[in-house]
Amino acid sequence: MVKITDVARHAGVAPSTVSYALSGKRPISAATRRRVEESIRALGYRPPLGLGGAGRRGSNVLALVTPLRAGVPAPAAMEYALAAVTAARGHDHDVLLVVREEGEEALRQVVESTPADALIVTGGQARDARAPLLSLLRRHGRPSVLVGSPADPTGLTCVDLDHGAAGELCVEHLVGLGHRVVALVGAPPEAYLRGTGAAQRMVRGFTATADRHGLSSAVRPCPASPAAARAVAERLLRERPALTGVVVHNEAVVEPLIEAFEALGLRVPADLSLIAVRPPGPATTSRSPVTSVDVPAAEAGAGAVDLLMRKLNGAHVPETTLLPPRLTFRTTTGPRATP
Amino acid sequence: MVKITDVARHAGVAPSTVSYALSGKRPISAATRRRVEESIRALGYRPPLGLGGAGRRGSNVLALVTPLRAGVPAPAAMEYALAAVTAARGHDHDVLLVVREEGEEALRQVVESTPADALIVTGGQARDARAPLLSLLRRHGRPSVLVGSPADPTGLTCVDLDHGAAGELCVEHLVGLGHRVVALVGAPPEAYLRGTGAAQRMVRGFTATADRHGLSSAVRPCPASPAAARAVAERLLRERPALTGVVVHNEAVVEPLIEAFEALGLRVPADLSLIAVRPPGPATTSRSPVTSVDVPAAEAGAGAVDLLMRKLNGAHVPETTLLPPRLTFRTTTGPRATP
DNA sequence: TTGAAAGCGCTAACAC
DNA sequence: GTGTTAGCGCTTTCAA
Repeated sequence: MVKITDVARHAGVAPSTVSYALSGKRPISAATRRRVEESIRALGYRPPLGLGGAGRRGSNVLALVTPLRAGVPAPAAMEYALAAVTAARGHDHDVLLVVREEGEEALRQVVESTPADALIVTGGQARDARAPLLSLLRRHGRPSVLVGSPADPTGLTCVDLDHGAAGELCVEHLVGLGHRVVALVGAPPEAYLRGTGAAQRMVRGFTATADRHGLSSAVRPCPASPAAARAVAERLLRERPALTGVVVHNEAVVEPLIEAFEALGLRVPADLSLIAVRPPGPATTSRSPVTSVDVPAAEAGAGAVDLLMRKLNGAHVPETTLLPPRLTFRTTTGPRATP
Repeated sequence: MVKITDVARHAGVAPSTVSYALSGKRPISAATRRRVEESIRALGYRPPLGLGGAGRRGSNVLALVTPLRAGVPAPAAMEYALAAVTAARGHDHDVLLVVREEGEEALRQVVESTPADALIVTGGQARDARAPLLSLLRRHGRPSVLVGSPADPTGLTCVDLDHGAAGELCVEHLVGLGHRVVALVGAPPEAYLRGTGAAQRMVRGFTATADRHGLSSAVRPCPASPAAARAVAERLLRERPALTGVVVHNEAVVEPLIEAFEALGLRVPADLSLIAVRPPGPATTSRSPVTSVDVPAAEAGAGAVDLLMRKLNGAHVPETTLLPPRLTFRTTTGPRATP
């Protein structure tokens, strides 16, 4: 394996000069730089990929950290990874997939000792488990980007779907189809206890747009279980018999909710239109073709890498980057049946 | 950041002792081990994740190397990655996604300088570009596993779908549906010029099984273009007007072939049954529900990691591991129409 | 603008 | 079974 000293000898300069030529951490005369570059090419030297090593250095590796619940990596994480890898390639970086159980200790280790230049952290589902990680990221020196919307983004850099705009988009879609009575089945109640965040922005976008169009609207938090979905569906229909449009902002209950409504005698989309807002993943392309606004994995992954690169270059980046929603019209929404 | 010398001091032992306690590369007395472990806990020392570093050490990182054509990571690679990450987690390893353009130089660098403990190499599509890489792997010290079937697996460790069994399975499926005249539309002609390999094994399995059942069978290589697909379809029908069962062993022409047959007036599956044998990926779960035998990504990824771990532990592993095929019955096969 | 030399944190020979 | 010590390849002082 050809090393930096080989290059130095070949170019007739000191090893440190090669090092600096490589890192750009101090000015090098054009002539020397050229000679060094030539030797590098001649010998085929390649800066050791992804090491941490002795003299802490750029490793050209981005860590994609995914906390997870059960031990099984979420497909959504892979969508981000795909996008991140593609984007990272363009900046001559590789991606280290770091998958860890949720919980402070395991993640602390990663954040502190990974050799990566920078970190992308995708959303841990359990909000409580995520809090310590966030404070870690805030404190820590290494550039990082969070995919998702924490309750308090201060001091962090975040990329996420613009949930407010998503709420608006969903309502506009329903309005366009003639619906006049709509409901939002939202995140579990806990999500609303915190400050700002995806859940709240969604509610605001949804409600404001419904009001603007003079719709009758309702918002119902919903725990992530089929039983809860059934309960919500029943109550909703009892209280709003004229309901024909539903937005589901809770990945776990999309299917259960559809089943619940159908069990209650409504056909989807003939009697009831339904839109899901959810993370990317195979579900997105799966058999059940639900009209949906998906968190745009490609944009999120690419955006995260982009922000990271800018941070690595010392640039200032916005605290929160919101990605515009896109609605994919599939088979669960349709025009309101004329009574 | 707390380092190994801190632990050593705190435990009252030499740094090397801590190192050895960590790596298990030499016996440590129970007492010392306990003290070291206590100090580690007390100080919160964490072995630097995934470094390559000075004194070449276990990095707890597996590199998943994916050569690619266009610069866009193949979804199939992500399927492998998902499986590999899951499996690697079980062995306390992370996965470094290394995506490079095909071609000797770029890959050589990776193989030689990546800090990973071991390598998983997924199939480069261009067989010519892959050859130099293979010889590199053979020579190189680091344990590696190739996902796919090279022409000559000598000296390598490979995991792949058992294409012979897949051919057999496809024919059995068609026979079960009553088909008597079948064809295999195979890989591009170049693939057959080499020695053994996926293409050949498929042909053998297909032909042998067809013969055993007394079917009329034909094998047609097919370049990877829609035009070629149309040409093959036409010729096939001209030469075998009674053809009702087709196995496609060429990812690129599955859809074109279906279209070609339909353009020739055959309905799928009413008049013609078609099975695809292909790599995993979104295509697998996509809108077009083609009956297929897919390379099992999960098994391949997990199997590769498993083999790697055994190699890392000094165990001897078989040169080639063939994964049993599984056929997913979807909408492109059906019973032969009774004339 | 560059070299020489002193580490970086860790591992692996080599002692005892 | 353990401590000593010499590196590993690279970065970063410090001097020039």
